[in-house]
Amino acid sequence: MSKGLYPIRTISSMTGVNPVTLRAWERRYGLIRPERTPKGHRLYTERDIDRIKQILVLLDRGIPISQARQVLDAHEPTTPEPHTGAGTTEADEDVWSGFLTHMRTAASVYDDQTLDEVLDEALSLFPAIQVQRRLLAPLHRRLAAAESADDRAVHAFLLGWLRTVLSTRLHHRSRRATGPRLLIASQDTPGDDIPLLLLALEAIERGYRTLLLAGSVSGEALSAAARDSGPEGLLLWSEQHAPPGGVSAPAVPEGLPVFLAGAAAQWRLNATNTTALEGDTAQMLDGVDARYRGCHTV
Amino acid sequence: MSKGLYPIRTISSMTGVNPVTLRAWERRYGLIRPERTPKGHRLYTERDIDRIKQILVLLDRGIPISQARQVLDAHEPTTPEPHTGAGTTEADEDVWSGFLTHMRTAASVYDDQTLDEVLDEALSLFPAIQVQRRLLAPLHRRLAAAESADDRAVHAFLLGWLRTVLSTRLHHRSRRATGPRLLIASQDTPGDDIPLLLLALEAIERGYRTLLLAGSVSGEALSAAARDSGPEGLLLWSEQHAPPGGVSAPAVPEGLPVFLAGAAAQWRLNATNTTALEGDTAQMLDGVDARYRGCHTV
DNA sequence: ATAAAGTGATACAATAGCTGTACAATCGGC
DNA sequence: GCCGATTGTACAGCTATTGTATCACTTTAT
Repeated sequence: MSKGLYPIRTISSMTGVNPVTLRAWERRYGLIRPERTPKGHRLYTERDIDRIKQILVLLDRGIPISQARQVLDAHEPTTPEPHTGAGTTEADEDVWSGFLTHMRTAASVYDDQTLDEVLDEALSLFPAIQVQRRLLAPLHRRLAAAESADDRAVHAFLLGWLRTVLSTRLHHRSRRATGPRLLIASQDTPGDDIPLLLLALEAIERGYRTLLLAGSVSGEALSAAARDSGPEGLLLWSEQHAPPGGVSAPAVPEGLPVFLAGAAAQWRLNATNTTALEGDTAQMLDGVDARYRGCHTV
Repeated sequence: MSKGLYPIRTISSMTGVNPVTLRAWERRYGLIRPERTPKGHRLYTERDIDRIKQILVLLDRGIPISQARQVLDAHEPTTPEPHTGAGTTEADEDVWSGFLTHMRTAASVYDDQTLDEVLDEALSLFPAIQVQRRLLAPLHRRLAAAESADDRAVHAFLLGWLRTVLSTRLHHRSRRATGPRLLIASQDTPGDDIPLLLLALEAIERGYRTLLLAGSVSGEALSAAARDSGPEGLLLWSEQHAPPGGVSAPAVPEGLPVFLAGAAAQWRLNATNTTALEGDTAQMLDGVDARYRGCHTV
C-alpha cells in the first residue's frame, strides 16, 4: 500500500471528476475532506480516491449526489452488492464486533501491525467519526477496567497505540478548522488521556479549533493558558468528584464560557457562564454546540 | 572509494534533471542532501541517484514535488547517517539555536502551527536523528524544569505537541525495522514520556524493533508483557532511585537481557544479564548495541 | 591562465490552486 | 407548462507552486 498525497489535478485525472466539481462536492456536501498544505492546497490520499470511486458508483445507480453522503455514512458496503439498500444495522453490529475482537486479540499479543491493519480496514468502510465512536472508544473502555497483570500490560500497550493513532489524527485535522477556539484540558493525574483525545477529535469534526492540554494541569497553569492562548471556550475534564481548588472555578478571563465534563459535570460551582456536559462524547459536544449556536458559524 | 561520488553535471545527465532544478529541490524541500567538497561543491552518491529516480517516479504518479519528501520518508524507513559529530560547524550551531528560540516563542503563545512549520524546516535541512537530538530533545529539556504557572502551562502544551510528533514518527518508522525486538518500558508515574519516545526513536534508527510501554507499568504487568511479547531485550527506564520491588529485577524470562536507563542505571541489582545505560540517548543505545554486536544484524 | 563548471541568491513566467459568485441545464412535482 | 431545487460548470481575482534564467562570484581542470 503506497501512501501518497495527491493534488486535485491528479485526483481529477484518476477519477474523471472535474476539479471544480470536486471542490463543489466538498463545499456543498462535505463529501471528501482532503488534508491541506499550509497554504490551503488540497492533498488527497488513496482512501479519498476510493471514496470518490464509491461515489461515482452511487451516482451511476441514480443516487443524487446530495444523498451520497448519507448513503456512504450509513455504510453502503464497498462491494456494491446489497439487494436491499436498507439499513443493514444487524450486519453492521457484527462487523463492528468482529473488528473489536480482532483488535483485542492483536493487542493481547502486542501486535501493533495488525492493529494498524484492522484500523485501516475499518476506516475504509466507515467514516472516521463512526470508527472513533464504535471501535476505538469501546476498545478503550473494554480494557480500561483491566484487572489482571496481563491485562494491565496489554492496556498500557494499547493505550500507547491508541494515543498515537488518535493524536496523529488530531494533529492532521486541526489545521483547517475555523470555528470557535476551545481550550480542552484535564486536571487529573495523567495516564489515560484517551477520553480527552476522543473528545477533542469529535470537537474538531464539528469545526472547533482545539488546543489540548492533557495531563495534570494546575489551576494556575490553566488560568495562564486560558489567558495567553485566547480561547473562546474552556472545556475542563476531570474525574475528580470535587474541584481541586475548592468550590470556585479556575480563574478565567471575564466572559469565557466554561464547560465541565466527566465527573466534573457534578461540581457545584457558583460561577456563571458554566455549563455541565453529560453523556457520551457526542452528547457533550451537543451541549457545547448549543452554547455557540447563533453566535458563531460552527 | 568503493562508492563513487559524482558532481552535479553527471547526476543531471544520468537522471535528466536540470542542475538548477536539483539545487532548487535541495534548497526548497531538502529532497537530496549530497555531501560537499571542502569548497562546497556537491558530491552525489549512488544512493542519491536512486533517490532521484524514485522522485521521478513519484512525479510521474502525479505527486507534487513538495510532497515527495513525505512520501519517500514514509517508505524508506531509515537513512543511516552515522557520521554525525564531524560536520558540526559554528553556522550550524546558530541555525539550531535559531530554531530553538523560534519554537520556544511559538510554544509560549500556544501556536502549534508555527511549531509544525519550524519542525518541517529543520527536517528539510538536517536528518531526522539530528533534529531529534539537537532540537526536540533540548526543547524538551528546556521546558521540563518549568517553574512558574505560565511555564508549566506552556510545558503541558509543548509536551502534547512533542508527544504527537514523536509518536507519529515512531509509528511510521517502526514498521520496517528488522533487528532485535526491544521492549522499552517505564515504571514511573506517567506524565512525561518524551525521553522514552526519544530513546525508542533512536533505537528504531539503529534498526531495533521496539515495543513501547509508556506510563506506569507494574512489575507484574511488565513481566507479563516480557513473557507474551517475546522480546529479545528489555529496556527499563525509571527515574526512581530504588527499584520499586526491592532489590530484585522484575521477573523476566530466563536469559533475557535487561537494560536499565535513567536513574535506574544506579540500581544495585543482583541479577545477571543486566546492563546499566548511562549518558545521553545515543550513548545508551551504544550500550545496547554492544550487547547485541555479533549476535544479531542490527 | 583561462575556460568550464559550480555556488547562492534573486527573479520570473507558466501553470495550477483557492474562494466566492454566478449561471445554465436538468429534474420532480404540481 | 411552470417553479423551485439540484448540480455541474464558468469566471474573476488572487495566491502558490515550480522549473528555469541570470548575476556576481568562486572553484576546478586543462
